[in-house]
Amino acid sequence: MSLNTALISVDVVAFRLLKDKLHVLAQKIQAGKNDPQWMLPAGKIDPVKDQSIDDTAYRQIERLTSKKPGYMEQVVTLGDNRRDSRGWSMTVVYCALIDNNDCEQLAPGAEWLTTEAKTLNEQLAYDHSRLVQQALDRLKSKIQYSSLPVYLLPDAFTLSEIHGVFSAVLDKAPPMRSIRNRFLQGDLLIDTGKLRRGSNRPAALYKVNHHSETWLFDRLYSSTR
Amino acid sequence: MSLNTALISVDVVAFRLLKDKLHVLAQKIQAGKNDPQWMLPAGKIDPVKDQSIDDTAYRQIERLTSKKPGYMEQVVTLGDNRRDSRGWSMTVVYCALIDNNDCEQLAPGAEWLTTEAKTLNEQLAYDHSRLVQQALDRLKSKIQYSSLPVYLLPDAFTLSEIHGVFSAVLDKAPPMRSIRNRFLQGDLLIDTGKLRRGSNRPAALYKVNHHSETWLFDRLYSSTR
DNA sequence: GGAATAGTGTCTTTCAGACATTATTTC
DNA sequence: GAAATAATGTCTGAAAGACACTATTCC
Repeated sequence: MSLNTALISVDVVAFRLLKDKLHVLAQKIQAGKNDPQWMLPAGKIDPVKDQSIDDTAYRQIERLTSKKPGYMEQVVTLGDNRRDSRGWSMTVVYCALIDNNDCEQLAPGAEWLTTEAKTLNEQLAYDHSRLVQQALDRLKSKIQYSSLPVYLLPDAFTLSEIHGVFSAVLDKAPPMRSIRNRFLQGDLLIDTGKLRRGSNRPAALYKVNHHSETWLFDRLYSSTR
Repeated sequence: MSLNTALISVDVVAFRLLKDKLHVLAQKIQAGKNDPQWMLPAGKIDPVKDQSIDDTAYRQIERLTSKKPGYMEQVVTLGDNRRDSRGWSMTVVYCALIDNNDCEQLAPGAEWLTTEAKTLNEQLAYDHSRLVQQALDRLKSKIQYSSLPVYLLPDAFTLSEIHGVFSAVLDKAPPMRSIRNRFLQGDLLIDTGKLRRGSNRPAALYKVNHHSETWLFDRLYSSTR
């Protein structure tokens, strides 16, 4: 068997917050069974449509949702002769973050699965729960020294919502004092001047300064380890 | 054209220190020309020999040198329809670090090229100088918050030699005080009790505590940015 | 006023960095 | 003793974290 017959796919782990919980985009696999099985958005490179592997990844997301990821990065490329019974196979795994505005159109069969359910393992086919784990590990790590949290929030958000992202992803969060100091430094955020009102003191609404790219800080939070 | 005809290779950027300068492992391309051309250790996955892509990468290094990398990680997977005139092609790029003990047997045609030469661009064929740049970017970044420097040193080394690794890789280095404090904390290093002598006060020789895995610190050096 | 959440003040801790000082070797 | 490099002492600064305190809204 030569390498050219290898099966190469691009698999995307797209994260989104729904009801303060982290979810993953998945697609129902048609089957006659009762328990539905799910798979990540995945597919092959289309040499005609895709100029690069990133294009392939974007295309997989587009197939399932009208939303575009505000952030996407390659996590790893896996390849071995065990993942697929037909022989050697390869997967380029991406991690994508999708903002939390409303206005989403899901394709038929597409759904956001909560990452919290212990059943996620059984819900996902192939080795896809392992891919989710790897993307999640990356997210958990990178969230601690970058501006990634903002990509999971709506266009305008409060500092408390950043705190909420940490809670959803890590199950714990740094103190608000530290989040404030970090995210209000530099040109990272812009104060919209608007307020979010509730039955309490209103919170300032910020938006991302798209002038400045994904921000990398030079320290980790240590309270979240 | 279908994806199965894509050309997939595994390319390794292996770094090593020689005479206090950073070098990259390369292989001479046979050609009738005068100026020799070089390429990175690269090759295709062998479905029989390789259980995983990592195996393929290790095999490329073994072809050129008797030394095994003390550290290796995937950098990125590149794929597009521009790199190779024959159409879509894909490369999984690895970064490897090789210790600085002596005892090396190089295969015929293999050589360590200095990364400092401005001619490296012209010496390397295909898009390999771009791959070196990406691996080097990763190394420059990760060196600042991890124990990676020790993988470029011999089995026993002094703290000054760690300083030297920073100079070789970044062209600048954090103060010795900071290096000492960082690398002598925890179980990272073991004092061998031996000394390196010169025409001055001898320096303590340390070795890596292989009990502890690659160490990740929670701060960057900022003097080196 | 009370409940609730937003936001500030300030002190402590940790670690990088600056820089002076001391230590140990060879010559 | 001089030169050279190794190692320590100690102070400063930046940012995280703890925690008390104040602010602003709705009811």
